Amino acid sequence: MATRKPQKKIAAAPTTELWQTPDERARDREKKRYAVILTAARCFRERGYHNTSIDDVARILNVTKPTIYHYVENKEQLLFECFRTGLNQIMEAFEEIKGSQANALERLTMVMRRYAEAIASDFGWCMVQAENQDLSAAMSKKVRALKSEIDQGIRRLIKEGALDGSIRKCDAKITAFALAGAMNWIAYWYRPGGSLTPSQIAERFLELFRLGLEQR
Amino acid sequence: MATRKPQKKIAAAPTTELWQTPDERARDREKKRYAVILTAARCFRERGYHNTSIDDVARILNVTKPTIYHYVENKEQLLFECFRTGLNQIMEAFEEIKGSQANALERLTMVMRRYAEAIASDFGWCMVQAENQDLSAAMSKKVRALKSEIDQGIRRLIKEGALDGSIRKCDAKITAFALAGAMNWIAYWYRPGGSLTPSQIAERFLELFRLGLEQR
DNA sequence: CTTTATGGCTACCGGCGAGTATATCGCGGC
DNA sequence: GCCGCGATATACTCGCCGGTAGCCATAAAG
Repeated sequence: MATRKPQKKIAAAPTTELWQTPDERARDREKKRYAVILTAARCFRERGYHNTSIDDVARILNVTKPTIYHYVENKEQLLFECFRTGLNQIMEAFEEIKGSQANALERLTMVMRRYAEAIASDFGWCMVQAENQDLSAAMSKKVRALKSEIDQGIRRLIKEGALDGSIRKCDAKITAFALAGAMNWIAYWYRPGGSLTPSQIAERFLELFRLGLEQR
Repeated sequence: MATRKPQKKIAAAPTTELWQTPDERARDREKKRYAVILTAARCFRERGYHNTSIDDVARILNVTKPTIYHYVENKEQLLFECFRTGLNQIMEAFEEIKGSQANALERLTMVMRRYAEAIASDFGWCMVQAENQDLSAAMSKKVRALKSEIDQGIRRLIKEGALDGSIRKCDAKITAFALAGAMNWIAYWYRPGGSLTPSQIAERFLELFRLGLEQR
């Protein structure tokens, strides 16, 4: 069997960007797909789902409608992807605190900070809006399941707080609703460039929830 | 001048319902108009604004599309009326506490109870949803103005609380946002027949806001 | 008895927008 | 050098739905 001479590693010529390896191409596609989703999310947030046509999204990206359909199956899928992208950010927040030694109240605060950032992001509107209408039964079910996971995560933190003594004993369900409501509502009033960053908003909210309104 | 003989009051014959006085007719029209608005509100809440056609609303009322247009100018107007109807309920709550001797925290609680009821009503969805999109610039402006009134009302109560000592000194703006967010979010999860009435939900929320999360 | 107003209907228009059939162009693999 | 495929474009279809024109029935008004 003829063995090939050992070859020296040769530095890539400056033409590298002109030809792409298969996985470069794949990454490229993924980037474009993301651009589609991000652009859609911005449109949805600004004008709403129904007031945004696929043509609108395409125009912003300087392409035409069929190109969009090359990256997503249909409009509903597009909304779902926006939703999922945003939600993942919150999921990650829960991952991050997994190993933390901090008490439950502190961990809740960390999660809420990330939560606020996600809600204030371009995907925030979709996260809050999706499921309610506009989604097929199957999709809606998926979305509800994902949202429920978040909800359960928050409730768990509240219950853990009751155990480790960092949080007053209270109804986890209703408390989680109040907390999530305050947070989700950010999507309706927050605009980038305001006086507070999303993280700061979460900070203030949590301070309020911690200390309560009552004078003492 | 020939004076007519004094006439005995004659009991209305059972045919009374067959002929209507002008103001009976007017009231009738008003009732029908309200039915249109209420039905629309229910549709919007269930399926969303864009997934509800005027034909849908008409069908439920056993009439046809042009009949709907006999009571409202157009679809946008219909959404606006739904919004206004719901909002009025909250406005009334502020009226009610005008003469109250209770301290600010108690007054805030009263308003929030009514607020929760309004949000949980058929009009809740429209109140929360309207303005954001789907409304012309002019309408949107009106809606924003009305919403702002509510917001200012809440902030005022919070500030008054800081003065009369019933509420801890805190940022009225951010506190009002948190409060309104928790409340508005009810529209997304509340369904009639749950274990808590809207008023009870408000009660629990306020308890949470009053006492805070922190163990002490 | 006629007139007019009111409330409703049938039947239509027109536009928008989701989604598609089909062509093109260029690159990478055989 | 040709084939195939990925990416994009042009140019459509088609259904839905907001809104309207115009007719009809009933009943109050004169």
